[in-house]
Amino acid sequence: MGTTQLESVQEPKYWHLKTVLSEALDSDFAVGEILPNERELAARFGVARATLRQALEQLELEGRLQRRRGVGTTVAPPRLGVAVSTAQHDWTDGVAGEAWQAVDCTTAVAPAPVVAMLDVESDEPVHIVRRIRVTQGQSVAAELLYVPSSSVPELSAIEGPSGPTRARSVVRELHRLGLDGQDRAVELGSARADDAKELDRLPGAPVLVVTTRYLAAGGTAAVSVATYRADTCRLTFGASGDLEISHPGQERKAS
Amino acid sequence: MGTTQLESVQEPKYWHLKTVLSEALDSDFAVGEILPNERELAARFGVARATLRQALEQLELEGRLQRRRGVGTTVAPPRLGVAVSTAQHDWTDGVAGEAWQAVDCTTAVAPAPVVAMLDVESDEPVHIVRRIRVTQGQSVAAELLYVPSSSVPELSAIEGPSGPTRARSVVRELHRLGLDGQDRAVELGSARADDAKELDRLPGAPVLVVTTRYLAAGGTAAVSVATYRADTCRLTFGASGDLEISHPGQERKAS
DNA sequence: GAGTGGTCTAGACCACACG
DNA sequence: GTGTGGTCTAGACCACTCT
Repeated sequence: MGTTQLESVQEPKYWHLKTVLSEALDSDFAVGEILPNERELAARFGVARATLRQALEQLELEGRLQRRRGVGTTVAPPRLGVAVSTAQHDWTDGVAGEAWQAVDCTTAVAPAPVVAMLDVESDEPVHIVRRIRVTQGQSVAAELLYVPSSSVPELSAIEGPSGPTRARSVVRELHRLGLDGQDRAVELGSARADDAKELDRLPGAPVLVVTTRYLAAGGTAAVSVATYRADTCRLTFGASGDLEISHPGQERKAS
Repeated sequence: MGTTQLESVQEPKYWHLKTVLSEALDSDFAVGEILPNERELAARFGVARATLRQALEQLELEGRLQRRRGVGTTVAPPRLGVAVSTAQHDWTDGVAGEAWQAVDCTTAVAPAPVVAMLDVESDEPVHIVRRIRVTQGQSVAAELLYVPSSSVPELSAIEGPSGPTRARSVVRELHRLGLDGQDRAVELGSARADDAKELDRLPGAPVLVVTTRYLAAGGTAAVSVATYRADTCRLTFGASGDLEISHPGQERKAS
């Protein structure tokens, strides 16, 4: 073997590119600043646009960049810390603030995985409440809350079968029930078309799916499937407050 | 405008492809079964290989597929439920079982974000313990545990400054300290080269990064940064056991 | 060596935002 | 209209695994 390996383990171009760009972001750019467009960046680094895009995609996945069609690529602010396990999970509803905002309510059969967690027959319709979570002015999560009729027996039938008014009623009744606890699971997913629209992202965007099972009186009172924007959110759990774990310095240093 | 829009809102090909493939996976394939190779699939659907790959990437992200270079694409089993908030976070160490496995220990300065959470000077070296989490025979997570010297004052200096023996010592001392509680945060990231190797994935693979701050005596006793394979793991929190929230049927039905 | 997925190229056209 | 990112193509070559 006469050839000494000059580059012992040649890493992919896009990976190296990502590293270079990441360092440039740290040193030469402020939050909110817009980068040169993809065609120019590709030319500048001497790679095909597709390769450059592969690097940008990684950085966006890591929450370093934000890309918007027709606009450009900007340096993203540090991820928002979003509390997920605050004692009562915020049953309060409000147009502003840190709470969930009930949007709509329909009645339909839940999808199979949800039915498996609820104590209902597979063909029994349940209330499906749609909620949005807005934190610091940004839509960070879209939720579908599945509530069997049996969990909200007092629900008045006067209000129509759908709409935000009924949505709030269902949530209120569920809260009134008193909950014993909850199980949670977090996994990676991609935004469905409807969620993507609420979150102002393209379909397929990476999201953190938080599945919560609310327990009451020894059974499952409701199931929530909430999808959080994975690019902009950091889900926080535990006793301490929202901003306890946060990156140092540079809190919005864009001029 | 004479042209009636036949396809009102034409969705991207890769998105439609993903849907078609997803349904095919549900109906025509068993867990573990291998799919036709990418070139054939692309030809079969009449798209370029890159487009087909975009669909496969999405499905892999969602945990439906598993791809291995040189081998092929297989149907993935349902995601593994991995408990993250069991009372003591498993300080037990074992080669087998559901626990963390201490691999190594070095002493170095922690990266800036970690330093910000620890109560140490920015240039003060800390113990860095490397651990692997193996669940049901699979490596699901790689962790770096940062422990300031002040948190483990009883640590004997006899053992060398690195190696698995010292790693276990640090963990044992930390456990002996008694912990008051912990803060956690979950976010999306991409695997660094070293983590990727431990997790048997390529660098850049999507991971769930769990940052935990261990509290003791009013301060931060240690910080853990654990990266879980996002494709195969579902992180579970809460009182109930590991497998409480799980998809119905088909637990390993591959013949 | 044969076959697989992973990387990369150099184009083209499309959908969207903004002035 | 102009400029941006998003989608798509038809190739090529590389790294890896298995036999």
